[in-house]
Amino acid sequence: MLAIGEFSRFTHLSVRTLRRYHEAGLLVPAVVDDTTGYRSYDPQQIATAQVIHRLRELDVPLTDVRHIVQSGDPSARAERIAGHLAHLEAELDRTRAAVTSLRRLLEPEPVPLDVTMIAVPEVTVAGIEGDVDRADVLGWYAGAMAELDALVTDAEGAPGGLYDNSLFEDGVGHAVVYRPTDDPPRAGRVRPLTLPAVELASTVHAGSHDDIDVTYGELGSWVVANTLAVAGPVREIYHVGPRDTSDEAAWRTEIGWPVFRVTT
Amino acid sequence: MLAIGEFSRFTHLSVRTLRRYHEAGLLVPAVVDDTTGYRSYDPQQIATAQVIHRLRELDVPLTDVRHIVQSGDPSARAERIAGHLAHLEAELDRTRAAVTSLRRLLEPEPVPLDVTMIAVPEVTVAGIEGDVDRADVLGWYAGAMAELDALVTDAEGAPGGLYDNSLFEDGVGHAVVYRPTDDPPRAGRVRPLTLPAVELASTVHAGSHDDIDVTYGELGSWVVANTLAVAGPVREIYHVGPRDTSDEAAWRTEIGWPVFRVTT
DNA sequence: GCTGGACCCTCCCCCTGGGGGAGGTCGCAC
DNA sequence: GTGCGACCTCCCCCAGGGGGAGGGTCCAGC
Repeated sequence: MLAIGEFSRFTHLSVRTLRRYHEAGLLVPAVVDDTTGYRSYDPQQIATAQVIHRLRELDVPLTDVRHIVQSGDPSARAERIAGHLAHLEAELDRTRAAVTSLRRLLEPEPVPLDVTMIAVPEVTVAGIEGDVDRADVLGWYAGAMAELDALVTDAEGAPGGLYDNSLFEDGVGHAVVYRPTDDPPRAGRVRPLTLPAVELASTVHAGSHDDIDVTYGELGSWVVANTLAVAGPVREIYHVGPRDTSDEAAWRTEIGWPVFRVTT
Repeated sequence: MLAIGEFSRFTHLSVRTLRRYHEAGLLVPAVVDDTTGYRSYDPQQIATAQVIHRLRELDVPLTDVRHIVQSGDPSARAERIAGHLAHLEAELDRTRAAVTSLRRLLEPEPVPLDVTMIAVPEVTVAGIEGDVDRADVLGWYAGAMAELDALVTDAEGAPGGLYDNSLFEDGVGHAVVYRPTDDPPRAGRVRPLTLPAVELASTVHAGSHDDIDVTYGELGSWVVANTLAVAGPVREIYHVGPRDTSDEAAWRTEIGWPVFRVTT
């Protein structure tokens, strides 16, 4: 049996942290003295403590760590861990995107934005809609687009998407992904959808989506500078995307923000 | 001028967060109405807000973000950002190490540890000592070893280090790096040091240091299982290390924990 | 003019995963 | 017995937000 201090030495976890893990039910000492409250650990628990330490270094939340170390079944445990590693992978992508984006933001000579106003008529398309979380939007988009591609064989023109503003503000909101077609099917999640006529402030973002937020910001500046205001979900049209080429530099994404003139 | 809600739409920062950034002096609205307290933002501030957003995605602390966006000099700003990118790089290394280590911890059949007891006599060496932070220990080690290499030309045997237990417990502690030699110089930070005679529980860790903590844990288990207790700073001897080969798999690090028998 | 709803304000408490420190008890060697 | 280190609980602190209460402001429609 090991006192908490010794256990701390072997696991490289601070005494405080060990007490916290006990409290959280994460790593319960083998013996707790009823009268003194002294904690004693079994040397076998060192391995568990180290697993916990590693998972925490990977920023796995304590509750998830508890689930992992308490799941006796090794295969279930492996699955949970794989999930977190996937999450880590996504995090890495985010980091990469942030760096790309930051680099463009700090460019000494920003490329001037080419914005045009387009009046888009009402149109009926084959689409999938749903309420998604900002974190899941990429996965949701991929799944929805795959389903669309399978069911819409006579698509005319590039696919697109509509994203509610609340998706960006609150982190959750309504989203639509669609393909234009004369004869929208009604199968699976796919439905015929009517997109209303709007006036769009439209620009084209070139390259990977890592720094698309920068283009959004510039478009926003343009909209304000031209005494316009935003009125509805933003529209994206994927003229050239991952479905067309893996060369990210060749991607072309049209961003259209529905606007109306303010009379101030 | 934009109300906070509109500004939020363009920057993808929540209204709450914008207010917090105002409070923190990070992103002060262009105009604040005296009577109503309403915040108004200049469209030009969208770019700044986006830089902040990106930096936060890279987990740059708010105070550092403030320094970056407030430093007018672009080169000073670039330097600060470069520092944070280096930090990010280090973070990535930590993540990689944690994954490696986790994989070994979850191996179904752990490799049995080969531990031997060694009585080490007192020895005088050329060493550098200092109090270091756990986060800085790698950098400190590299610098100290470079200085040692420059000043100790007649070293006999592999270099080593001594690390205080408090380094692991409290995150800060005493550390020593040394090279054995008959004639220790006294120059720069290098001093002759006398390492006391100890009884070591010793094992050899093979491969990169990413998962060296696992070996530490196993050694700890062995020590306890053999009714021993730890008495002093741990010793490492770098038989084969980065100075010898860049093939991490070939590295050999001896870990020796000073122990004494407990009579329980 | 008045009213409703959207938008904005401040203030307070909550979360996670820790650290610092006070004040008291336990165990053991001298 | 006395000292000292290790241990205990309890409370406050940090960053960087979110949730929600309670109340003021703006503007369009009637």
